[in-house]
Amino acid sequence: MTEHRRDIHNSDMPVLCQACEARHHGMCGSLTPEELTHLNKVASRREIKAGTALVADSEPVTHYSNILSGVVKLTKILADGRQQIVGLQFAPDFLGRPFKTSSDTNAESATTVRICTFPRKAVDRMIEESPNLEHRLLQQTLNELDEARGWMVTLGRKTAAEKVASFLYLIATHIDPESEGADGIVFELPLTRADIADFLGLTIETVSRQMTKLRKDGVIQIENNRHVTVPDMERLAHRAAV
Amino acid sequence: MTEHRRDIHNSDMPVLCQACEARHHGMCGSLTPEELTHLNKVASRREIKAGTALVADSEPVTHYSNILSGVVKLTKILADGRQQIVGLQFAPDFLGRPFKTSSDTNAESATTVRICTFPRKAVDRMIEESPNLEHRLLQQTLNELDEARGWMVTLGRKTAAEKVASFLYLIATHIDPESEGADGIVFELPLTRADIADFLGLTIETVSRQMTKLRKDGVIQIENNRHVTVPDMERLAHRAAV
DNA sequence: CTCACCCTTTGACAAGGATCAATGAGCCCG
DNA sequence: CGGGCTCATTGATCCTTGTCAAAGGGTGAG
Repeated sequence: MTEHRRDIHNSDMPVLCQACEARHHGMCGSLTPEELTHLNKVASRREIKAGTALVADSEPVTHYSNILSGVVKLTKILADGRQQIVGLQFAPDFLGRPFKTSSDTNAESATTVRICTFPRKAVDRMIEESPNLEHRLLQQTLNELDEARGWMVTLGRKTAAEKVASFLYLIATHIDPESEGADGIVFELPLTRADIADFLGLTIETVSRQMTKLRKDGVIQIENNRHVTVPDMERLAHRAAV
Repeated sequence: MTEHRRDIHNSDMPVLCQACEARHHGMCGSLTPEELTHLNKVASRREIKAGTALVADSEPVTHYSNILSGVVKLTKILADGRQQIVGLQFAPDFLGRPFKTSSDTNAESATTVRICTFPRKAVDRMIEESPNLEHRLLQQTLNELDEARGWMVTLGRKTAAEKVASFLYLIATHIDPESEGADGIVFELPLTRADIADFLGLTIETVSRQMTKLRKDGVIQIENNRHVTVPDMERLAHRAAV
């Protein structure tokens, strides 16, 4: 956190932005109070339930969004129906592909998701005028590229057991944990077994078997399919071959 | 190509840049004649033979480069030695990771490579001062992210046969072909079988077998291991499940 | 010319993960 | 309360790909 953010009086900015994560660590942190006010006028906040398409393959992209809470999965699909999740996005990530009106990637809410949406045009114009915003987008894009490349190692070179451990490790380090303490870290899995399989390039049966194995070995505990406890992150990391 | 580039008199710019691909389609196309002249003063052009490390894992990055010709592979390696190629870069791609001094990615020349190298600091300063340059970098980074995500589908969901066909298709569409005509497209493979295996998450034996199969099926012809002819790109694309 | 080395191909076999199939657990709705 | 969902687990078997081993072809050095 060596970054210098303008010191903004709360009174200068829209009320809804004051507590917003996107303003602190996301895209909006690079905006002036004026820009923020302007953007807020055309923004709308929405809550979306799990399994809803946010950006559909090959449809023109009319909006960008900031994720306020929840998890969004980016997927690609082959002609014969094989599917691959190519990225997971968490709050306060920016959702959208600047400079291209169509995308061959789908975006779908994996959990209940709250987003703050803007018309594409308003943001495109703002990008042109604000080098700070473009700088922020470049940084986020570079980080996403790093993550994508890191995941390529998992997909190409890890075993099924390592893949599942890697996935759990990824979630544990990206989601706000329900609780965190000496007895480990607890969180709710944002993805179904089918989603996990599509993220790891496996089948749901293999995912299930590997989860069972991690559970039996005491690396994780699972309740109700989704509720996961990791007593020892180091141990999980080791299983993930990180 | 709807992009508006400044109309530059050749006399205004360094001689060496006049015919350079990076100026036409690469990073340097976003620079003013003054910036180009300035950058040229601190730049040095080099020819590097195949198998040389350009950026070593966890070493501080002191230079950025433009690739003038040849192919560079970006690799990641697990603790036990398993390796994965996470990207291939062709002329006139920009090589380097702005805003981070160290990277856990290696860059190595796959073929003989000619590069134009600049000290990191000079470029970092120029990025700060030139929104055009940053804009260009954002565009390239977004494209690389798209490509990385596209490749994730190949790694996660395609069969060995489809992976090898996908690789050949990728090379055929990214490299300047030796010849191109009614009888197909001819090029030199920039990677060894071991590299191809590391790119596809396979073993060299599997790569070899799948190449043999494509050859026997008449989808490609191979001479001297490296010299490839693709008589019908459509047919190759079909095998790649694109 | 011949040896040594590297890269590649090919074969035989083993194994990791996919496929097919059945069962179980939770949940909504009548 | 029971039936019909969806999602997850578990088992049996199959097959694609990895592993181990041997040999071929090209190239450079002596």
